[in-house]
Amino acid sequence: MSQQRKILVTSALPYVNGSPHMGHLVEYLQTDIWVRFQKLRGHDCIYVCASDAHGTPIMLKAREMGITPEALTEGYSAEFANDFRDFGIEFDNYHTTHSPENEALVTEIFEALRKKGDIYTRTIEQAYDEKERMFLPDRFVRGTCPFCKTEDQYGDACENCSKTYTPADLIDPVSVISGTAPVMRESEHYFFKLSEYGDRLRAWMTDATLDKNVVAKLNEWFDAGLQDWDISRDAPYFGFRIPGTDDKYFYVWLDAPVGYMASFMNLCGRRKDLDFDAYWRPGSDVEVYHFIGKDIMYFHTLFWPAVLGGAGFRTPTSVFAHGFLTVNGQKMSKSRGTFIKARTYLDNLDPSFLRYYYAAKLGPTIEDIDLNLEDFIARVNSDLVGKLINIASRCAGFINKRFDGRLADRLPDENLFADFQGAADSIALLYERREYSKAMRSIMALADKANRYIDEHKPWVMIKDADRIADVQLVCTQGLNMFRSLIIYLSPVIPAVAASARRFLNEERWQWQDATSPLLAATLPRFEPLLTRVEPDQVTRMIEQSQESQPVPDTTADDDTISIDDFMNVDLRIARIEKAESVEGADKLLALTLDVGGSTRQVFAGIKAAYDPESLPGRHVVVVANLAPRKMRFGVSEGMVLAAGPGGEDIFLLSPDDGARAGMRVK
RNA sequence: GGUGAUGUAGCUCAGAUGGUCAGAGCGGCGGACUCAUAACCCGCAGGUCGGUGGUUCAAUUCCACCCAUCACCA
Repeated sequence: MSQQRKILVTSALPYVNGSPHMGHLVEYLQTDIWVRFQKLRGHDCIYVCASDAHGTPIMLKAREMGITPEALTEGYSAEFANDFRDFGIEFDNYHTTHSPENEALVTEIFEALRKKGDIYTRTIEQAYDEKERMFLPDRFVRGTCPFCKTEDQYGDACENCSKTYTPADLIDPVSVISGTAPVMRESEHYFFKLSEYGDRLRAWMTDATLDKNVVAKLNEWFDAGLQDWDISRDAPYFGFRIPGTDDKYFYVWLDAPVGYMASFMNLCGRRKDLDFDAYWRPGSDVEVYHFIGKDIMYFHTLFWPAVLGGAGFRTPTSVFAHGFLTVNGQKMSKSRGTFIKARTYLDNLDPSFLRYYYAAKLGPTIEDIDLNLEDFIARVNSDLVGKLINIASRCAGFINKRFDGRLADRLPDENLFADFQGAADSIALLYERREYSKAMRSIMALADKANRYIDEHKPWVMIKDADRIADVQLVCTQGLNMFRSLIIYLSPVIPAVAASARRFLNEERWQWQDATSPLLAATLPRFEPLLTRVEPDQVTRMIEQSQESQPVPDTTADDDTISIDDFMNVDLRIARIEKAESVEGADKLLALTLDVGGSTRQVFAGIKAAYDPESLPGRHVVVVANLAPRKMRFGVSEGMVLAAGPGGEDIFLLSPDDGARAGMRVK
């Protein structure tokens, strides 16, 4: 192997205003596989990431929920960290952009750019919400498209005719926050002189050996001409305040990529062998790679290298962009149940399956990949269990039972094993180039070869012939060694399965090159199944649990108990009844208007026979807050009020003790 | 609207500077086997390579236009 490389790898920072889902995982699994591969090859590879915690959407969501942005982002960050861990994504550090390291670095970069003359201010006009007293990003203004007249479109582009414009062009614009009409107001913004970085960016683009699609996109932007970049936002904003101002903040996209550096700096605080400057200053001998989605290429291939270079830092070695995830050929959809959260997957399926499936479909390009659930079941069962694990399973029995777990001291077919050894370099090259789908294909072709070998030598026939019993040990030793090489090649993709296999083979640790030298004369423990097949039911259940418009299916049929997680899926809240009125035409229903802490919603409850509407306002009840809204003849019911009793006049609403307030979670 | 990418057997995907380039895996069908997590092995697939024109002796592979899907437009 060539000499040891020093590599720093990042995945894009997840924006923590929601839970991680299957789409997120494409990127983190792609990156994790690459990092694990580099480590297996003996390289010094560090993988850092962080939560992207700033910006308007997070600020507003926190406000809506009545909590601080810090609390909001910490909650989601914990979810991301847990889900990443459970999918076997192994960061060397996971940090946040809302950190002292990041603030220090952003400030340093800003000051360096300003000193250099790359920062200036200019007054711009922007939509302003007078009621909320804040400037509105384009996405927070909606109105009628000035071109095709479609109503309720975003302030930057029309979803119907896909023309672009500014919020000022909209007919009857409305702030999505207050519902009032925004006005145009002037504000002073800070700009970064990106326009002066064209030559340096073109040079960087050549050095970085980017994917041809990325280059095409970059050229498109160069041809259009680089515009200076607006890097400030006005208060109120959740982010870092610009030094020397009272009400100006750094735009989230300025501080987000700096979060890569901040996370690494934070790691340096724990790992004294790491020197921040050796990684991030010009002349560094470290390779730095950013894995990103194709939607954020702009920020990583233009702004980011320019900002780094301008502020006196090294630029990334390269940027690797991937495509998006579709499920069953379509965009993920909550109503179809294909908007699958990472946690929902984990509740039903083994993460190794998804890791393998994504690897089997991923290449180095920005093409989208499809998670086809039928294909998923067939693929992982056939490849992983039927072909790969099966090799070990069919050989291990003989070795365990007939040879006391003892492998032979030689291979009967060195030539065949040479095929497996010889594949090491080509498979490694495929991993290096992120050609995972091709790597998986060549590994599975070898697995077919191994199964064919066992089929041809028929150990189950030989075992009945006293003269040929020794040959059975040889054939199975050959088989298990072929399995061993393959599982080493696959270990970046399915590390958990590989670890079990390694324990079965009684070895301490593996490096890539171990795949090329056979394991002989070793004693093995009893073989245990390394992976069990996916049952279609598991996938069905996962979809059902992801389907928002459907009630959660009754799983008590096969199991009387539920897990704490199942229970926590039910969002029970204290609600205060604001209003209760009879529903015309319905003899059992009352229409309740509930305050669930900051927001109100309408719920229909079948309690008319037991309660007088006049007596209800003011009292507190318990409501299922995350029940999918249900359209009824009289309107939409957005939840369910809990009550006990058989019905009719015998219905008893649940009430909390004094002190409970609307919006409190019940658990 | 502009720009880029994608569109190949039921499904997921390979493929070539234009001429054995019409392929693999899965599914399906037939057979064999019984060591193995009903796994594995052998055989069978006739899909106008999104559509329409054009260039050429020859195009799925080049060009133009059109349609569909995805992304970006700071």
